[in-house]
Amino acid sequence: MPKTAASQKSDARLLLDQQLCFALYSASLAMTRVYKPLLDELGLTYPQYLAMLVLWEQDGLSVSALGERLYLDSGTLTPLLKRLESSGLVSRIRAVEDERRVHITLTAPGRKLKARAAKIPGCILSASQCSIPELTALTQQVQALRQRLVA
Amino acid sequence: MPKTAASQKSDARLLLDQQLCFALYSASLAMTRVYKPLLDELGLTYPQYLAMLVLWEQDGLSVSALGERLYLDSGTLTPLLKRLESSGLVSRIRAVEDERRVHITLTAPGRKLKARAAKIPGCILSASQCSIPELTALTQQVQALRQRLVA
DNA sequence: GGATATTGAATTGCTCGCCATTTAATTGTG
DNA sequence: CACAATTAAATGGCGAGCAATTCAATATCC
Repeated sequence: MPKTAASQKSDARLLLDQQLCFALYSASLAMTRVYKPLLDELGLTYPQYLAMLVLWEQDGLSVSALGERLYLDSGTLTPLLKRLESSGLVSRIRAVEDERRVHITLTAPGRKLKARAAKIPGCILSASQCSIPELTALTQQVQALRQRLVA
Repeated sequence: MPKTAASQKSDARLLLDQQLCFALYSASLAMTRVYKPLLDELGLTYPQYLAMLVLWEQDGLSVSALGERLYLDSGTLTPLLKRLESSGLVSRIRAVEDERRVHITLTAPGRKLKARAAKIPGCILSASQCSIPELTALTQQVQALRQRLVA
């Protein structure tokens, strides 16, 4: 059966290596593998590290506020935050003014961990083998794509 | 305690929204959410779709060859491929010349599914709101980053 | 004020992703 | 040929992600 121009075109579009989705997927997994040994030293998983990044910026957020920052829901965050709690890095405290809300607050060890995490961005920078301007440009492009996708 | 220039710098580097890793992570998750309703129609999950993309390009690959293409290991792929098998899309056949290897072969329904998947890239393209050149450029940059990260 | 709707977290069940280990088959080395 | 080393896939356990549901607390409306 001869291929039409249209079917060849959609064939080409289905090639794995032409797909942005796969580039993002595999780059994101590759990134977490680079973080793994660094985060192991801190006793954090990669999503836990992201949650800590948010809390180091702004402590005492509710679960849903944290979720908005990370684009994750309570089904993902609740167990993750319980694990951070049992690691002694955060407290989960139900708000008195609205008892539906649970606020996540850093403990003293949780705050102290920030200092040890401070060296990580430099390690990642050198692993990525990119210049800073190159990196910031790529970051902005990927962020812009995310915004269009969630819209 | 006054902040030194160095500590302010590492503070800034820990900001979530400046981190390429988080941009990739959240964009990749956003991408799979866009795919979800499209793939639901085909009865595929997103990683299963990626595996099918590879097989539509080259049928009969071994588990490890598939893993090299997708940057995934047998611990991830074996159960995923078993699910594709029970969906009737692939067969898992142990090679006669080397019985350690398992070759993954498309069934007739598996091959037929490619036609229905052909419309997906177009849907994603319009959801991403990007021009084609913009998209291919970004894809190449993210691929290049992945290559540097796995090295 | 009381019934109803909405909201915020938590829970359950399923599918990854990955590590460490196991099992079986093949390769190599003496 | 026998024995060790290597290889390919499978397995078990854990931590995400996510959909659907549940539960309690708060808002809303009549």
